[in-house]
Amino acid sequence: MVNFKENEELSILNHSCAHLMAQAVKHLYPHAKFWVGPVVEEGFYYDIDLGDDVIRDEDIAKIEKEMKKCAKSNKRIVRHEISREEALEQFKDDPYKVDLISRMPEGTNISMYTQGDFTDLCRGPHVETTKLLKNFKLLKHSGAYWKGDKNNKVLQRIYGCCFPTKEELEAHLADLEDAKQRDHRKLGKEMDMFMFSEVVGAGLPMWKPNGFTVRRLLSDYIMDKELEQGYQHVLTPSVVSTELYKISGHLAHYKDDMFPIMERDGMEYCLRPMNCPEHMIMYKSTLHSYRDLPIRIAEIAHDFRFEAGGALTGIERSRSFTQNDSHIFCRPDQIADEIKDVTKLILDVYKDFNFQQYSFRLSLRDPENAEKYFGNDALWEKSEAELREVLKEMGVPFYEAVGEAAFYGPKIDVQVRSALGHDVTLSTIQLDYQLPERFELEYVSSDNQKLRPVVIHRAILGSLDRFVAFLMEETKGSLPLWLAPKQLVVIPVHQEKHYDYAKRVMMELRRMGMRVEIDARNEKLGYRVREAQINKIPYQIVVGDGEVENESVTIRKRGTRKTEQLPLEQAKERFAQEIDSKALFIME
RNA sequence: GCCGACUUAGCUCAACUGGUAGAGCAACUGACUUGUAAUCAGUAGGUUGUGGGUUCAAGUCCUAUAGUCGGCACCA
Repeated sequence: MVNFKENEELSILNHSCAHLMAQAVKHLYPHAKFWVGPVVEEGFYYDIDLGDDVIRDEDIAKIEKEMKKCAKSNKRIVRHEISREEALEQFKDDPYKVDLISRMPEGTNISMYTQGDFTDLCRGPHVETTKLLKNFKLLKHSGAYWKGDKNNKVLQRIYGCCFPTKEELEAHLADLEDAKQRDHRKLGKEMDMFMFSEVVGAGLPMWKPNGFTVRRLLSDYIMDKELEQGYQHVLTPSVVSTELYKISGHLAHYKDDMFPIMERDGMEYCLRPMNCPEHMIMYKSTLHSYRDLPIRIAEIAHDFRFEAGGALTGIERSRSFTQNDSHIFCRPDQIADEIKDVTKLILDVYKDFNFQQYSFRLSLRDPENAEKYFGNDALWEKSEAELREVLKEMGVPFYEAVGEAAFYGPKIDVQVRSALGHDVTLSTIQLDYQLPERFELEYVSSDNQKLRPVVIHRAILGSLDRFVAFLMEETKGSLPLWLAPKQLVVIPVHQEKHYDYAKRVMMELRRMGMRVEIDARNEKLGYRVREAQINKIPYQIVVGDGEVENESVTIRKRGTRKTEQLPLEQAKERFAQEIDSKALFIME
């Protein structure tokens, strides 16, 4: 997918196109006032105050038409400069411009760009003439809070993109269309993985047999990996007393994002939004020696968060989800090693799934908003430095993001991009000095002192829900053999004559743990093969006279037209090996 | 939650400016008895998301509500 922001030529072109759009909007809405029109990864947008007017779907076509007209007029785009004071005077009736100009240092000149009857404040640079802005498309529009603050006025935002040639534009639009085909919500329906129901409630996924199978396999997979690393798995309840979250401080922070509190016999309960506090309580239930640390408590934990309606996105963001969670209780001197091990585990898992596109983000607090965070400045600086140091030492490339920390500590997040371009967190490592303090956790040191451990929160697969969503999108629904909900279908050429043998093949494969079905429907062979292919079943086995005679099977891989006949025993070995190796089964 | 849009059969979609719903696939029944991406014929299936309203007449207009979609905000 094109990244407009990182390509200089496209960046200039798109920025100019944003101005062209603004010009067109000004023609159609003379009272329009403009905020900013930057180039972003997916193209450009402009935030516009239209007073009481709003942009509706049908207006987009009108604006596009006006843009074509403006482009055609072939006006030169001319730069000129005026002083800050002149600019303030000239734009004194435009609060948005005044806001922008006042934030420029005093004494600086302000650059302006003019094309025909339209002038806008801008740093530039721009293309020479509007004629070069022919191959554009307005993609979407929405409301957007001024300066991103929900207490501010909602401006009208219009997104678009522009290319030097028609061919490039069309190719890009085709790419966008392609991404829609990979949307996990579409694939989830086609693959019969999960469902939602208005009657059950928004954002509450129900996992169907296929989806549950994948989840089960993923849980087993990650728990096995964790066992190798010395984790211990536990199970704690999804309904707990709110007392826990009063102690942890989550209630004060996130009450509105939780399901409503329940009351019974004078006690308050809630559906847990996360399971950290329970793990704290579990740690606290025994006395720990410094020798016992680190203690790694892990849980495949079902949690509930009342996500805002507009945030719900299939199983990428839902109100009921299952975390691959763990809390590592360690001594301060063990932090670096533990974080390294978790990072290695993440990289190891990504390698198993062949994830290529991800980036590590060091999520820091926003010092401007210090009141949002627990703990003092020194502790924050220390823990941020600790995480940064580990990443540097390991040579893992990362970027830093201010304001992305949790309220109790900084994080290392691993970000991926979903099919529709959402930047989401898959894995996370969080360093926490706060919860141990609040829950008064202790361990006994070598000199018999009671000391406070540090907690590292971490999730590798993140939530199983989101992980499955991402996995489906990455594989376009063609899951590797070891994960495919239906691994194989046996198709008897004649549904009666070859049924017994087909059934025997199915039973033998099932006995070795494979998920196999038989398709002996009264349909032509071609029809049944087609259906298996469409359902992305990794292997089809066809058995007819020849196969019955010499105890063989004819196998065909998903996505190929090639067939291969081989002895049943040999086929079994091959499947076993492919499953065992967790081969990625990359196919063309 | 905010701005905009959408919601018609199990699925994917039709139905001009209002004139009481139609197709393909799937399902079911029957015929055919199949060698690697769709055999043929028939049958059944919808108070057009839900509740109000306007109208002689509403899938179509208004309104409320739910869900979904695109962004924004949020994301422990």
